[in-house]
Amino acid sequence: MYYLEIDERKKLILREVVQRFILTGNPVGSKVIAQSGKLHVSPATVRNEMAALEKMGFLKQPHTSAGREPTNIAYRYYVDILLSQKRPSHGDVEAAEQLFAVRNKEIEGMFKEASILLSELTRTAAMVFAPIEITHIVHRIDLVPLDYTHLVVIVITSMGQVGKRMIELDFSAGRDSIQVVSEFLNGEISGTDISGLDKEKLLDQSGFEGETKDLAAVVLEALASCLDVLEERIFVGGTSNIVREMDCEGREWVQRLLEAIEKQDFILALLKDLVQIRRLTVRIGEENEIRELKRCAFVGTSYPVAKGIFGSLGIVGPTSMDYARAIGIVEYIAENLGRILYRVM
Amino acid sequence: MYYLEIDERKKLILREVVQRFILTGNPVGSKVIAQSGKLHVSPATVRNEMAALEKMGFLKQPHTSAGREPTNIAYRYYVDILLSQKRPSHGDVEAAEQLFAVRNKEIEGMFKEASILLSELTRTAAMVFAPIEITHIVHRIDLVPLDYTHLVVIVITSMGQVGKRMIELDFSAGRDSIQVVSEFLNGEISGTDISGLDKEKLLDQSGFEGETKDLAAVVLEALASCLDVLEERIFVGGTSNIVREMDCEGREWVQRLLEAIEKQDFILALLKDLVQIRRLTVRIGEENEIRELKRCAFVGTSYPVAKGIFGSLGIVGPTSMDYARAIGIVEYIAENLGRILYRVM
DNA sequence: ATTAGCACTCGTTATAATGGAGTGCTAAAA
DNA sequence: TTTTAGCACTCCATTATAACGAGTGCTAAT
Repeated sequence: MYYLEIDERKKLILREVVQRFILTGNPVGSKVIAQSGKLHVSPATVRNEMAALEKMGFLKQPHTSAGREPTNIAYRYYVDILLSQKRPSHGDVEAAEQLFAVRNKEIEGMFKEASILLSELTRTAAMVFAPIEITHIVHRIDLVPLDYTHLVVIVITSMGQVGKRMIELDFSAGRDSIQVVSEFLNGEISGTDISGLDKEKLLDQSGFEGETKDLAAVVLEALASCLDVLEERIFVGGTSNIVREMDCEGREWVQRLLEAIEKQDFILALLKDLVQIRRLTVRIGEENEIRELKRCAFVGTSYPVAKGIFGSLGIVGPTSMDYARAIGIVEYIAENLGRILYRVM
Repeated sequence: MYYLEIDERKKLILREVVQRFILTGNPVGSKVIAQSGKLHVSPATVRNEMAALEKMGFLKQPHTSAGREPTNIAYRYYVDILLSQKRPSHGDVEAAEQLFAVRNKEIEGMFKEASILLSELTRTAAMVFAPIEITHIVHRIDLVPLDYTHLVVIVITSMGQVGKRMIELDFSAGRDSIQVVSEFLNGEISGTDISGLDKEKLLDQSGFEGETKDLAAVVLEALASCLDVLEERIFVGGTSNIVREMDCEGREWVQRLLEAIEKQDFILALLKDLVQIRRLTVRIGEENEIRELKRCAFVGTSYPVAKGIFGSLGIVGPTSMDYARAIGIVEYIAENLGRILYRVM
């Protein structure tokens, strides 16, 4: 790191430039810095320092006779070194309380609300990754007949999660055979792990014949795919903020970003990655692996939902976002979401 | 209606203007119309006709010496009268087949996929309203204990729908009392309508005492709110298309529109309204009640999911969208979604 | 009723001029 | 050696002006 070369005065100037640019979005000149009161030197001195900082790669000029704006390296340095860790403001905390005030809420609703809250407080796009335990111990299986050829298979895990699948039979199944199959499956599968299911063996054990056996086979098939439905989910909120905050970038590019968020696959990878890292992570510009995020900054962290199980959440905003505030809010929400969900999800 | 005054040649010209404007987005002049081959008159004649159409309110000029573009009235007329009902193209149909090819899919996934398909084919924002039958006959109730103070209440309706709620007890509940409550509730409530539940009476009937009674009370409370969770849902797809297609409008305005779609309450009202109307509906510009849609066009229709139960779906795009194509696709998707879901949801 | 012809309008593009914010550099002051 | 006042310079942004051309409305001829 070249960070050693930066003396105190340079730090002061750098912080000031970053903060002002975050605030106004305009390049900042030597004059305003000199008159800001933090520093008691003339604009000329500031200019010299700024030129040095530019040479070091921390500042850049949009054109020769404009003020300076921070490079991504500067943001990195700002986040790593200069940031005076801000806890979320009183107002933010108060706003966040609404999430935790409403109890007895549907679990899914918690994630959704967290994503909305996160996006509203930071005015960015927010995403919450809701993990699922990998082993699914079955609590119960339900078969709901709709008519003679359709029924819904429902699996409830011991964690209270629900997988559901509609199946269409190419034969007709009576209520009684459905009942029989249902009872048999509950007897055999309840309390066991659904992923290690030996369908063939189970079918043999059942002693079912004819239509009932066919039915059981179809249902077992559906059970397996219920697992997939029990996949992790992402809750996204505040994507419209991207249009507002990213007005510096081209329309084309904003559209691509929104599209990527909508598709969710990249975002899912990003958030899953975050679960591994398991600490506050700030990725600025090119540091992002996802192409569509290379002009943005990402702030995220993970939160626990059970022993060894973590979810993650984060926001996507402009590289010139208010990192102090964003970090504070992200950590705060993660902390509280974890606290509420832990051993409850 | 003033429609009577429009002779055949005016119709031809109007249609041509609308179609060309939809295609290119640029005002269209008299010359291109005259040379289009549909009409065998000189530009001057076309100009006279266009001046007349402008006076009637069908055309407008962005400025004195530009070509003409259609007013919303023209779009209305185009949709009502001039549209040569286009069935979806072979390519569109083929693309749509993917939705119906994958069977035995989770029901929710059908809606989601329909919204994605709709948005991709039309390159607009698409929304699918998934209705729920109003009466909820309970098929089964499940209580899943997580630890001593938390449990998940799950209600399965006779239609295979699942409502779920996590509750936190301020006392400790043993597995056995949970078992007892569960069995009692299933005995009493299964097969009945959950909305007309008399909690007090039921509690009295139960003969439960102490902790078990408290538990039953809390669970009954949660059951009621499970109904709310079983609310209608909206599936939205392709919102990023709005950024692409609406580039004529201001950023500010695009942002508001996206926000409105994200919030979903207005959209929900719109789609519910559509269920009442129960036929293809095109709303152009000011015809939309929702403020954020007044610069857009909406194309939607309803689809059946059961006898007397309808869902609805639609798209939001620029007023200069390809209505023929949009209508074709919307109807096609609605038709097929209805066919698949009917008596199965 | 149609159309050729023509003057006219007005947005678009190109070019030049002006102002000003901000810089880099130099030389003097501390 | 560090700081700073002074000044020339750069370059964006704004404004002014002109040329262009697509498209119109109107008139008069067909």
